Amino acid sequence: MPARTASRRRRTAGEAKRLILEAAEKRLMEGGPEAIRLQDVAADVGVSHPAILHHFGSREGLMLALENRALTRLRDDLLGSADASTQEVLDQVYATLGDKGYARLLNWAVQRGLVGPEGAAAAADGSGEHMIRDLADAWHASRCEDADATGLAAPDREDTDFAVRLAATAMFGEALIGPLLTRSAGLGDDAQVRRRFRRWLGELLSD
Amino acid sequence: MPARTASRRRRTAGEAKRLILEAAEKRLMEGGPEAIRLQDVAADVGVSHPAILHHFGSREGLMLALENRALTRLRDDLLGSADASTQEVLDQVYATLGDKGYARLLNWAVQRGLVGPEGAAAAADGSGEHMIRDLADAWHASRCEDADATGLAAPDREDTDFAVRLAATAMFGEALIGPLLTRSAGLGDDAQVRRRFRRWLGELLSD
DNA sequence: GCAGTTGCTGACATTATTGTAAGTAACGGA
DNA sequence: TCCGTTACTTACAATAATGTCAGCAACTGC
Repeated sequence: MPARTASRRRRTAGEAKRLILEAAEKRLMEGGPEAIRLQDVAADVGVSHPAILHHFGSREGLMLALENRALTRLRDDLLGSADASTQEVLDQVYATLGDKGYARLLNWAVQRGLVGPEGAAAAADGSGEHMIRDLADAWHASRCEDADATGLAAPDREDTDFAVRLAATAMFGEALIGPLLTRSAGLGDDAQVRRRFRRWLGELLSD
Repeated sequence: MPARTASRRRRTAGEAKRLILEAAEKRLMEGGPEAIRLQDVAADVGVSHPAILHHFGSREGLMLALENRALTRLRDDLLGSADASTQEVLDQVYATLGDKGYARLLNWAVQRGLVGPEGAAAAADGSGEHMIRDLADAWHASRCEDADATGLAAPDREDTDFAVRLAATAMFGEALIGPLLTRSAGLGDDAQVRRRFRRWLGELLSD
């Protein structure tokens, strides 16, 4: 029996979903999947927990929507810097993966299996399926141009593929265990070490 | 009232703990922390779930013991190959992190915060605290020798540090999102791509 | 103003999971 | 062979999480 006659907020379905997903994403990035409890997420948004079930059907439905959203945003963030210099791309990828916490999100999605070898199409719309290839294509073209202009031999395609792969794995690893490595190497933590490392890697990748 | 007069197995405390930790570790590597449920782990071992509480006090106690064990074993595995060639070290690190599933374990431990910037000493006995530095020391010495023998200039210390860091992050990233990258790059999955990549990285790191 | 749609709530049902208590049986030492 | 210790069990308590249901209220079109 609700004595509550006070005003009751009503959002559009889309708006409500967005708010819920944002709150859930924040919790996921900070505390892992275990931190996504319907009660808590609902409290963050300021609704009751059945409201989430109303919009997403079940907790698993929320997780799926979350995964879609995360992968879509990750793709958009990464492809937004496709035509920059090597160094800029590294910094951008690192910023996206590290600072924004997407590395954890990506890792979570991968381990859930939906982005793995078989289930890639299950999440998002599949348009990001060959994201890495697109990146490699763009970069390879740029490298070939550079080589042409300076009269050097054109780089091997596999070399570019592997360079992209190295950048991706390294920035991903940096985001997840960077601080641990700095500490374990006995260096003064700081973002400085990591920035110098990115510079160093950028030069290395530019051969 | 137990009608069960059948034989009742009794292990030593150490043996029981070991079995429980092994089962929990397996679950952790395959399904993440959520997959560690006392009932399930107990069933794997063939005991009742209060037996786990008897040995570890609480679920959190089990998690802590698990973390200690994982970090200790990881350290032992990695340091076992400290004096091999660059290529061998890469393969070994990759095998440990990837095939044995320690990347997930390490990532889990890091995200729990006990291995992070502040709490490193909380897990294990701290003897692995400067593991990366030890590795870098050994490798730097080896590089200096090589340079000496071939008459080249001695490599910069920071260069070695960063090379170690690159190997660590890259192999860690490979273990976690390697299959995704292969697929997203449009390459035929297989361990072959990854092995060639490791070869390529090995040569790159040997300058 | 009226009615239908639907975002949303409160109370409840269900179930899963950790933790407790008391007792049993296996082993080791005397 | 008895005795103490302790690994381990069954039964139960307590809590916390997801999910269900009936109804309310905010907006829409008429």
